[in-house]
Amino acid sequence: MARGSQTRQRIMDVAQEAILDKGFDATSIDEIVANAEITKSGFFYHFRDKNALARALIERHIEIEDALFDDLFERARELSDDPLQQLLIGLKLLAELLADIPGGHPGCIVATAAYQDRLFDHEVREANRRAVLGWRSRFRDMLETVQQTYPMKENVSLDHLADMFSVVIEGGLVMARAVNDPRLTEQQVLLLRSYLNLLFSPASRSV
Amino acid sequence: MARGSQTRQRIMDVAQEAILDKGFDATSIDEIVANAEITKSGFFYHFRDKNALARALIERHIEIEDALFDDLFERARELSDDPLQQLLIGLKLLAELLADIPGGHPGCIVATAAYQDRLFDHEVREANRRAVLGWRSRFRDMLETVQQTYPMKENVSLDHLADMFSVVIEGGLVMARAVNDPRLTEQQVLLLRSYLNLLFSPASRSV
DNA sequence: TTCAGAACCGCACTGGTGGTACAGTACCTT
DNA sequence: AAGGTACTGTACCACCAGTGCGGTTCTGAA
Repeated sequence: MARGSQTRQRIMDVAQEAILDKGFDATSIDEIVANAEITKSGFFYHFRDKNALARALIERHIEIEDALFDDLFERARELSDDPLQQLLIGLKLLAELLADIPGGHPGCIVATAAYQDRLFDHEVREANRRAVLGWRSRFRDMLETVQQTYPMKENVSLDHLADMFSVVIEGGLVMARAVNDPRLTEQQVLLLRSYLNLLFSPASRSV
Repeated sequence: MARGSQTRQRIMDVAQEAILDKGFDATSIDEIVANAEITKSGFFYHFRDKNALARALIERHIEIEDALFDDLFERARELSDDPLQQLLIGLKLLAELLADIPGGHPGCIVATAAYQDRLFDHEVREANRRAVLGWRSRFRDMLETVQQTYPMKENVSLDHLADMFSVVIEGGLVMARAVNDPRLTEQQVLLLRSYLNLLFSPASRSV
C-alpha cells in the first residue's frame, strides 16, 4: 500500500509545483506524467480525471494550511496569555512566515480554483468553499475571545472581520503576482494587524 | 471604420461575458465567434491570437474602471471638502456600487489574468501591472492629502495602505466567488473604510 | 463610376490536449 | 498458487487554438 500512495503523492507534488507556477490549465497531464516518471495510464489509475487531481490538491492544501495555522497560533499562545496579543503575535508570525518563503509565496490553490471555478466540478468548488468557511470560523472564534476582554471601538461584524483574514491573504497573493512583488502579501497582513490593534487595543499607543 | 470597430467591440463584449462567467481557458474561440455572429476567420482578422483578445479586454477594463473611480471620488468631492471625509464617502459609494450590481460583481479580469499569468504573454502581464500600479498611485495621492490634515495613529506605509484598496477589492472578489456570497466584497470595502477611519480620524467616535 | 483596401467568409488542415478502452505485466500479500 | 494492486503500452476519439489562402462584400476616396 505504501507503493501506491507514494506514487500518488509524487504525482501531486509534481502537479502542484507546475500548477502554482503556470496555472491549472497550462499544466498538461502529459507534462505531469513525464515529470512524475509515470505513464498516462498510471495517472488515470490514480485520478479519474483532472478534476480529481485538483480536488485532491485542494484537500491536501487545506490540511497543510490548517496545520500551519494551528502551529502558528499555538506558538502565539505560548508567547502571551492575552487574547489580543495572541492574535497580534500570530499575525506577526504569519507575516514573517510569508516573508521567509524564498522567492515569495507560491500562491494559493484555493484562489486559483476560485478564479477558474467553472473549470472544476461541484465537488471541487465544495471543497474550496469548506476551506474558506473553516478559516472564517477559526478566526471568528479568536475574535470573539478577544472581544470579550476588549470592546471594539467600531461596531463591525465579527464574521466579516474573520473573512478579512482570508481576503487580505488571498488578495495579497493576487496583487503580489500582478506587480511581481513577493513582499506585498506580508505587508498587507501587517496592515490587517494594524487594523485589529486600532480596533481592539484600549490605549492608543503605537505598536 | 465604424463597421470594423463595431464588430471588434461585439467580439470583446461576448468574450468578456463568457470569460467572467467561466474563465479564460474555458471560453473557446468557437464559442465566441458563434455568439458574436462572426466566423473564425473574422475573429483572427481582428485579434492575432487569444492573447491579443485578453490584452484588449484588460486595457478596456482598466479604462472603464479608472473612469468609474474618477466619477466615484468626484462625487465624493462634491459632497465634502474634507479630504478624510471624501475618502470615507468614496469608499461608501464604492461599497454601494458593488452591492447594486445585480447577481453580484462579475469579477475582475485583472485578477483572472494574475492567476493565470503564465498563460498570457509579456504584454498582457505588463498591462496588468500598469493597471495595478495606477491604482496604487491614485489612492496614494488621496491618502497623502488626508495625512496632511490628519496624522496617522499608527505609522504605516502610505504605499502599502494604497495597495490595500486593491487587495481588499480583489481579495473580496475571490472570496465572494469561493463562498458564493456576492455581498462579501462590499462588506470588506466597508471594513477597509473602518480601518481608515480609525487610522486617521482624530475623535474616536463610531461612524 | 471605378477601384483599392478594409472587413470579412469558407474550408481544409495541423498539432496539442483531455480522456477512453483494453490487453498485458510486474509485484506483493495471503 | 491465487488474486488483487499498481501499473505499462498502444491505439484511438473529440475538441480546441491557430494557419493558410482563395474568394467575397462593403465602403469611402479619386
